[in-house]
Amino acid sequence: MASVKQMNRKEIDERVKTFTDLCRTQGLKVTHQRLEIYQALLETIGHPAAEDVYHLIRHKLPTVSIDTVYRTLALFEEHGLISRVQCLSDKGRFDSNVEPHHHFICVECKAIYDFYWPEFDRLLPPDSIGALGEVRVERAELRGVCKHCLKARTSSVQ
Amino acid sequence: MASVKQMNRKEIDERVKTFTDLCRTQGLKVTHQRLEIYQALLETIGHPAAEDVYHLIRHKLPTVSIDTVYRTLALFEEHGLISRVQCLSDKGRFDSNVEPHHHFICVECKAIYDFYWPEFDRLLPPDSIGALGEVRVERAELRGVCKHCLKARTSSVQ
DNA sequence: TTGGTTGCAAATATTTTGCAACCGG
DNA sequence: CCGGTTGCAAAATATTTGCAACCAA
Repeated sequence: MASVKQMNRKEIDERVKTFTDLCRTQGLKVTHQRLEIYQALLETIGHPAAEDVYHLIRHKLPTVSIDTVYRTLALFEEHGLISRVQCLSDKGRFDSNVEPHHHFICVECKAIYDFYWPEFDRLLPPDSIGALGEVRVERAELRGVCKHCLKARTSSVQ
Repeated sequence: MASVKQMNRKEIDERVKTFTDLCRTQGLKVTHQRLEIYQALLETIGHPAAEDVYHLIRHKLPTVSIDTVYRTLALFEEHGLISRVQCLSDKGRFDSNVEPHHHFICVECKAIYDFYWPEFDRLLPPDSIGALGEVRVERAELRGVCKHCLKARTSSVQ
């Protein structure tokens, strides 16, 4: 995975400062490990996996452990300091529908519903994509709460 | 995860027949396990995980093993008989960008690039979504080959 | 018959957790 | 000092693989 710088030193220092302030505000201790992990994310495009971050910071923190990286990334995400890309939970999910379609994902029960969206299909990718690469597949992913879970909600506590 | 029927018996039988023919055409043996696994996918909306399929078919095939389910689903996918939803590989991936944005994913190096797409953001979900649930987040996911990998290609074999 | 397929068990990969030592505020 | 944080090791979860027995064609 590409590991190119996405911002200059000044911008990075600025965001690290903001990050430090946010940690203090939220009662999170600002440790060496956390600073390095956050900086590794700032300095890398391509969305590194936990393992990637682990290797990136071992230059500066040779004794850091992989579970600290996992715990720290999860903590940052809970506090809205970073974002995580992951379909759902962790498992692969399968579908008998092999036609092009889009997905509506229920954030509560994790069900994935197929739907069609001709207006989206007619849309052209933005010009900015040209700088990134060649597009082959375009898909929309909507997230929300499915009918089933909405009903379960009103019929219980409220 | 919801496990509601998505088509009637007649439609299912029809698709199982097509599936059987496709298997024969492609030199795949039509075993009980494969038929049950395929039918389980047809009969379930919400995109079941391998484990879900395993439990669904154990009623009819009590001795089936989970690794057969994994192997069979992978085989079906390779042959274009079903589709798999999975971000990439398997790992969680992280990003310091917490603003709303979209993703361009390189199918070769698996890098995820952020981009912005105001035209998409202005689009309203299709009416058909109303029958599924309430939408909270809308995201586009484009897949293709990134500049870096395109360059690597031309500079090697060709 | 026979090569593709299955079931079992063990291995791998990813992520999580219990716990004592540690250190930031 | 003290409670949140870390590192270690072991556990938990998801998925893959080697291999002998099996069965669809």
